[in-house]
Amino acid sequence: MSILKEKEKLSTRDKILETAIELFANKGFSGTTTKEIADEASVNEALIFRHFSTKSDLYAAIIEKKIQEEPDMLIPLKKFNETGDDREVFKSLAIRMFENCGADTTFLRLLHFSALEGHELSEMFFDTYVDYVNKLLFDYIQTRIKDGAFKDIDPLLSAKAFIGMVINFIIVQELFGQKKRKKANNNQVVETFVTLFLEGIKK
Amino acid sequence: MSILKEKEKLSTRDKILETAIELFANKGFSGTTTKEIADEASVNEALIFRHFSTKSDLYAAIIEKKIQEEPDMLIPLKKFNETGDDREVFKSLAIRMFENCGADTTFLRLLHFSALEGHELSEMFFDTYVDYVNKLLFDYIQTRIKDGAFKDIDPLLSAKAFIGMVINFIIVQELFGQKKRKKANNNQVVETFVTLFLEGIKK
DNA sequence: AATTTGTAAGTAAGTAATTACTTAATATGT
DNA sequence: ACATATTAAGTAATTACTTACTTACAAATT
Repeated sequence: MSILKEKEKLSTRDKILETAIELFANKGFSGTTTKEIADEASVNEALIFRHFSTKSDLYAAIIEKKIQEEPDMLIPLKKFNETGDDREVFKSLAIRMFENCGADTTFLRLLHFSALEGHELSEMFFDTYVDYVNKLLFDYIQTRIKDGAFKDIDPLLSAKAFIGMVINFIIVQELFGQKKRKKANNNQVVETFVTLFLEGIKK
Repeated sequence: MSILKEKEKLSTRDKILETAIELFANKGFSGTTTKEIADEASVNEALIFRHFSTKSDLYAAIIEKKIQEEPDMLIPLKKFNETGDDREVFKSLAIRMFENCGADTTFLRLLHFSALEGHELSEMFFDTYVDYVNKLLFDYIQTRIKDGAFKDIDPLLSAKAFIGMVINFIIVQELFGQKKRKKANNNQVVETFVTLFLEGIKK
């Protein structure tokens, strides 16, 4: 039942943080109580308030942690400008999205809760991450248009179109996904989406 | 400040329902208190429990109401099988999605909260609505493949690809959308998405 | 070496406010 | 006169957060 197997090795502060991340991701900010966090982390409730002066402060610390963790998701994307194989570029982007969001729903749920509950995680995520990926794809598409390889289409909108069809598939599967529904073969999904998109944008 | 201008004309039960919909959509189930609903609806809190025996029952009533309201979105889609103009079919579908989700975020927020908080609205919505739209598009695409007009591509995946790029655009704009961000010209978005998709799927 | 001091970790028991929900009495309309 | 609508005032449980106290352990002072 315990969320964290290695909990004993962590500092009290980290035990609280890790447990709070799980609980906030599962039940949202107002759906999670500090007593719940304390019990699940096997820590006295008062210790939460020794480390984080309010429940909101704890949430803010989580946001900071998550925002700092995410940028390394970006590093592998930088090879965009190096390779010339369009199919490989879009495939690797889609696969990475499946790997990062599909493997662990925690961040996806945290992000959606924060958007709905009006915390700042989603805003910061869009500012530091989504915009950056959009820009990367935008630049790539724009370059390929100038190369004469792609049609003269709006580069930002087409970037959003590709990301949208992949991300929405993942969200439906992971966030709204009923267990009953048969899970699709992700490789085939990626192949189909990339083919569809490239056939649409290539000259 | 009052959410409902015509509140006075409604029955007590409807006042409670309408106000609860707004509040649950804005703050989620556990983020909304029954006292808050009562105050906002200008109704004594005890009346909530005369009409709905628990807070969860009130939520269930909302779900039922919302599920019953939505299907009229589907009617205009039925002309799918009648028209032969591919561009018009996908354009009208996209425009309808923009109109229904973009105009009023309430349902979109309610749906996302229900998915995250584990209520049954999102499940019912997928069962009665999303699956149906998917099926409609699936049938249309399959027919057009048999016509020899579309490539021999997975009809369900391509249906989800089109819906995904439109829906994700709307969700980013409406749910995660910061006010600061410039709102796109929806007509141009639809045109670009439809062109991209059709160029990709047409033989 | 022995003792004091300082600091962080930990806890049990509490706080006032708020929660979903109830009760019992009163007002209202037919 | 009778049922229904509405209310004020409650309930016990839970909420985020505090208080006052104890333990642990290492550095500083004697």
